[in-house]
Amino acid sequence: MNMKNRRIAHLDMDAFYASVELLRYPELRGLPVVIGGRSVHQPIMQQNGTCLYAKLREYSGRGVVTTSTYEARAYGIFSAMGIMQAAKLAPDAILLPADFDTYHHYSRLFKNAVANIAPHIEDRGIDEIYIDLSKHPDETTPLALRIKQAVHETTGLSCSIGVAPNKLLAKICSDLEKPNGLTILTHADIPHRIWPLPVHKINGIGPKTQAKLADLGIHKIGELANAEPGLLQIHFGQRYALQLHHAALGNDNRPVVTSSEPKSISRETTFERDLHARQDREKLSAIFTGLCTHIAEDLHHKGYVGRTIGIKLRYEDFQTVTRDQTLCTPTADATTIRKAAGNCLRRVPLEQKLRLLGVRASNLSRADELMKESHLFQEELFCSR
DNA sequence: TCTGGGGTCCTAGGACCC
DNA sequence: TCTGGGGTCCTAGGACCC
Repeated sequence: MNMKNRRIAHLDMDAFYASVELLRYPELRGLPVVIGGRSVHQPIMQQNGTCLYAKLREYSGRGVVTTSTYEARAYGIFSAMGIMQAAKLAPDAILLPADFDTYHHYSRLFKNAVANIAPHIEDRGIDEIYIDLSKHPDETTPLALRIKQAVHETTGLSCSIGVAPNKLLAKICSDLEKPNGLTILTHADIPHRIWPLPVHKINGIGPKTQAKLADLGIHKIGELANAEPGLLQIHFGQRYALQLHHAALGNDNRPVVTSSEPKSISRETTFERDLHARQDREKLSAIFTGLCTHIAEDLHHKGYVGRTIGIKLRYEDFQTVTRDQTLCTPTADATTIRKAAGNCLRRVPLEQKLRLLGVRASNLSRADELMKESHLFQEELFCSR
């Protein structure tokens, strides 16, 4: 495939979780609504048939905003913001708890709808996909409109699509005319449509890189495109500097990857209040064992075994540490995971209170394929554990 | 009253082997 | 006997994404 002639679409559902909730509670349409929080704040059905919704001002605790409607975003409320902070901006905004089972259901619906039209799809999480349209016989604009329509008919939800010669540009341009947008971009459009944008619009440039670039006087993608390659190399290393420069020029030859295997499976929890390894020993121990049991269930359910077991701790000052241990034999067994995770826990300082505890299995292999591999027998002979 | 949960990828140092 | 080079695996941390 000639890289120059690719047609890559990025499809992003508009305010996905919030929009799914509006299907369920249509009377909330047009209001600032926030999805998130940890405690239960389900709407309560009243005698007269109307719903009583929780408001941001009534919330207390450690939750963050998962998504918000565009009306809530107008107040400056965005994903990952603390709910308490959001409550200051819009105390009367409606707060709904996240319902991931339902979101996953709608995720499957919209992906199936797209696949019926254009099956070359890369999954990028619950609410977005890349689609390689290069070999599709239809013209780009009618094709993209057909996809949008199919998504809407199947789910009742709107999405935004960007079509460009590569994934990087497609991702940027799906965001340009949100919500319910369709943006088609060619290389010729890069100077006037891409270069004026701030550098963080490039997927992979986060807050840290953005700040470092700002220190160098680089704020816009066009400035990054014109930056002295030597200057970038000094501050970002050879590899990353080159990547940044290529991205700013709109070059990207990554393929659309239609299938992949998971690399790790993890569970973690932030406590309602900070806990201490000694004073709250029993409580912590129960949570720890629960996490290990969850991991074992997840592994069984998905058909994987993990050879590396790790833990993650977050102290009250938000410092985060990890420890891991690689076993001789991969496992999906709760007791084995608990034992390995316990070993990891012993290698970490526990003077400070904890706010988060997590367990991870990585180094995964498929449980069924593992059965066939006899050489693991031999390894066991040489391993002490 | 800051800061969730589930992931991926990259870097870098040390152990160990040939 | 003062010092190589390549390769793999393991571990820890950090940036980033949805």
